[in-house]
Amino acid sequence: MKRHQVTIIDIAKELNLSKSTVSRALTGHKSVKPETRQAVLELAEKLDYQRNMLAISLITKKTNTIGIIVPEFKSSYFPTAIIGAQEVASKAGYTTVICQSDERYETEVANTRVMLANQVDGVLVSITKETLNYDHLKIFQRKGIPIVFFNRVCDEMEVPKVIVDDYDGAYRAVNYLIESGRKRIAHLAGPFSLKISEKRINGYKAALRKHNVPYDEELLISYDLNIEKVKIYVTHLLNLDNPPDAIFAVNDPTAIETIQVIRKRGLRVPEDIAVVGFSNDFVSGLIDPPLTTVSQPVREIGRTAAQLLIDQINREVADWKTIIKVLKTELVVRKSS
Amino acid sequence: MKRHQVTIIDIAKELNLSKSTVSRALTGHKSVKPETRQAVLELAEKLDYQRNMLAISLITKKTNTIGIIVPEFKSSYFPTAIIGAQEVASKAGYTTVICQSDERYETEVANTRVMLANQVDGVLVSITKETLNYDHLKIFQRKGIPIVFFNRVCDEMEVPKVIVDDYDGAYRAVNYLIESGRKRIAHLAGPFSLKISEKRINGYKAALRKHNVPYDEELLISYDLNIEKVKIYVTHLLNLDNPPDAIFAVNDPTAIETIQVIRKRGLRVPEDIAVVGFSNDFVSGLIDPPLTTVSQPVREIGRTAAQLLIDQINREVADWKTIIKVLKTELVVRKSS
DNA sequence: CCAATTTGCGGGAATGTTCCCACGAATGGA
DNA sequence: TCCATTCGTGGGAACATTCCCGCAAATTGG
Repeated sequence: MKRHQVTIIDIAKELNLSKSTVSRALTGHKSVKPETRQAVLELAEKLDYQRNMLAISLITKKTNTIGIIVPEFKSSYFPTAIIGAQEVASKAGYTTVICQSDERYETEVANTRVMLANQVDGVLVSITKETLNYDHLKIFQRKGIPIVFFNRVCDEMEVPKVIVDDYDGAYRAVNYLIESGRKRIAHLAGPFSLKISEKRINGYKAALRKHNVPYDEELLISYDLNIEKVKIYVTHLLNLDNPPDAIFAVNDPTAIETIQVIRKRGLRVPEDIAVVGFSNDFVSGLIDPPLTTVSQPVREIGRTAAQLLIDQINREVADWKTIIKVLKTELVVRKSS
Repeated sequence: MKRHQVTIIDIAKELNLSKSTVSRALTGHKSVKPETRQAVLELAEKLDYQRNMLAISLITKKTNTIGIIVPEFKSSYFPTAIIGAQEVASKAGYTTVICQSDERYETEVANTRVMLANQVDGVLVSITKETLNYDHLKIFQRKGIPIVFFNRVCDEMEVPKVIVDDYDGAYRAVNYLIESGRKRIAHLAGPFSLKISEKRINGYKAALRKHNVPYDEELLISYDLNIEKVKIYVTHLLNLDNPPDAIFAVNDPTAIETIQVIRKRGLRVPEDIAVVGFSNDFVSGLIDPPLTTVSQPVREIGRTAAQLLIDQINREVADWKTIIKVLKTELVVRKSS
């Protein structure tokens, strides 16, 4: 048991220098004689010196840490986005503190407190489906801590956002279904509280309009993303007098569950009913039948959001308030349609 | 723009007290008059005072942060384990710093440096499939930073470990296959570098032995978990003169991919070939056919590991060196067998 | 050769908190 | 009434580092 972290003072004493000089040598300041710097560097290496970030952060008021708050870890979506974000963050010298809110507002509020306690230099946020009040997030703004939303954004805050073109993705999916001969297309949508649900619904409606397919509100169901409920809604759709011949689901897990329900009813996918998802989760290509879905550049979303955040931290962007990055989606046609 | 974090000195001045007293009042020390404490607490609340953890950590040499290093985020396994770990960590007042090493040794080494720079109080580690040298992890031991392994453990380090009974899980899976009439059971195993592969292989062999089924080394294939290669190996198995009638896969993604390959060959699962996986990933019940698999208490693994780590940090365990928690698995029989 | 600039380094304050020591007042027992 | 204890508080060091200021020596220019 030794436990005396070696400090710059230890190095200074050993070399008969002052801590100031050692500090300068280590941080690469110019005004220090090359030989001196060399000696310091060598001794630091030899003593296995580790700079104490706590002390540095205390002075500089920068922790080189960014926080990431995501609603869940169940699908591969957020883990993938996080990988992307970490990629650019670590390249820029930042570590990440990750919190998941379990789709609960209360947990999200608690998570913001964790971020404040950790004095993060900025936060990446994707809100829960429950979040309707944004006071806890506005605290960051008040404290001057940069914030960037991705995927699940908050429209009433003027901060950068990274999203995909949900409208366009939905439009193209539905358009494709119509062009491949489907006549009655249902949409199992997400909750209205989420902007992405709304946009996908609008894309769905627009595609119908384009082809003069009348919009039947019986075929639009908005639900709370609780996967267990899919069974109820799909069963309901199948029991309609005039049931759909295609279902466009708000995300892949919903689509996968939809397929199961359809099959349990003895119907075939895609022969009787086509199913299309959204997001292209890791597993969507592996299931049977492989799922037709709208693919998002998830990792890229994480990367973009992190880059935006770091630029903001470094004050490299002028009018960041208005920045909204909209990434492109891509329709991946597989066997389920 | 104000940017002067309110400190205990601000509170002290306002109330004509010394910072010492304010500090005592806030930390709940007994020797401070109730009225004084009350006044401090109220003003702190009013000024939205936030204690500066950096300064505290600098003195106490505790950051109340634990690090988690996992090899990947692709399957639902590690995200789930992390949720479990965070659960108990946050309850104990710890925040978590998460790193994923992308199954690469180099990244894992870099991640350990991140942990050291962050002065974590302890680390939870699951190694990559490439990791053969453990020097970077032994640094933690040398510095007196507690470490707990889970899932992918390092046998040559004497630290607590949390694993499932891989041997038993594999044994029961194969035993079940034999008892349901399968005669030639192949095992698509993980790399020998991972202890879990070895144990599952041993369980596989033991089950064969018990039923006097001769072990045919043609039917045991160890691969590097690169999912693209599954196709090669399964095709190879199917092309054997005496092909298997069941395949026990080292994990669920492998099993799922195996099913796809079998079907592309025009064979049926489970009629022609049964397939069993390991881990019971989130999607395994959703695919077609639903996968028979050995389920692990993943979240519980995370919880247990975190608890073990925190106990160790708090010196609440005496002989932690020898602690190895072995959690039980459970065979989940579905339609793929 | 002297003044002016540059070079290299040391001293000390500052960052926000905890913790030890001490000090005065109040309270207690004898 | 006097000494001893307790109570509530203040002062200051410590934690590891940065950064500003200043100072001496060395170098430069005329």
